[in-house]
Amino acid sequence: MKVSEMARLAGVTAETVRHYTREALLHPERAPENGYQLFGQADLERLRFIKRARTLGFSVAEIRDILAHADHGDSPCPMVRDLLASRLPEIRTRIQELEALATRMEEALDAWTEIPDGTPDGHSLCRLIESFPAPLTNSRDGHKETR
Amino acid sequence: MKVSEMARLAGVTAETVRHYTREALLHPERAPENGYQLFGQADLERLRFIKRARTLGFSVAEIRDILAHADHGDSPCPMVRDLLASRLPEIRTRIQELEALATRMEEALDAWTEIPDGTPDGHSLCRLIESFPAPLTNSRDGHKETR
DNA sequence: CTTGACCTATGGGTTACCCAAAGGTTTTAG
DNA sequence: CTAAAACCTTTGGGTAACCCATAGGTCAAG
Repeated sequence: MKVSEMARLAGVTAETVRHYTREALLHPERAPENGYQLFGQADLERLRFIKRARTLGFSVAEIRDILAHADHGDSPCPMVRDLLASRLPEIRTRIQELEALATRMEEALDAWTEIPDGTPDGHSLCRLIESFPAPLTNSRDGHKETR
Repeated sequence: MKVSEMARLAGVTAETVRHYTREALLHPERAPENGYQLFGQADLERLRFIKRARTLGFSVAEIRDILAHADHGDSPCPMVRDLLASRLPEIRTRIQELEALATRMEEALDAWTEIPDGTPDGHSLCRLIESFPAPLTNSRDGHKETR
């Protein structure tokens, strides 16, 4: 099958399939005639695996490593477990941050009824943002969240 | 004050201050002698405002618009309220997704005790990922989440 | 045989910064 | 006073995971 069919069957875009191929997660054959990428059933399952792994929070680079191990005959399971275990607290932290964010936003919207709209006192930009506590320490995290 | 002092007082990096200046969120004076950027107290408050707004989930572009309105004498409050109201459900959705993700990861780690580690049956890449339900529909969102 | 639907590769855009390099300035210590 | 440390400048490239536009080749159908 060709790129678009792969994409359709796995529920991703054709561009994503090409992207994964460029990133060496997929290794399609090439039709010698026209240079088209040709995928088999195994590739489709591989793509579905990739999609599940992405949903689980793995980066493309990590999945490439996992697949490389598996292709090499090694069990990637210990690696996967370690990655899972190290990601989990980060995700929990991220959830906490987002919940705090949502709460702050809701408080802001609720408080709006008490503050009239057209109160541009020239210097005060927007009370509703200004009244939020400034985060005193800036939590730099040195790690990127996916998606 | 110069860049580094601004950054220190607001709790961001000097690079971030330069970034905001490049993005026209800050408009420092220039010392004609050496070309250094000079910020005043108002700039510091502006930077703190930016930081709070970022924490609230606004993008740099949005904050630029908000500040432009305010600089123009308009009240940015209605704009801020609308942005807040439209972001909120997205954030709630994102929280749901992350919680589902965390739950799946915990299930995976729990289930591990029942699946022996070294079971590379050649074709099955990693049971723990493969056994996860494939997301049937791919929810393309057309909107980027910050951070 | 000409659409229209598909394929290819290349290169640029997105977001919010971070980092390195090369070179000028200012402060500080000896 | 001077040399080194510490800061400043701009430029340009990198990050993650794609998306999109362009230009041009290919293929199935009417």
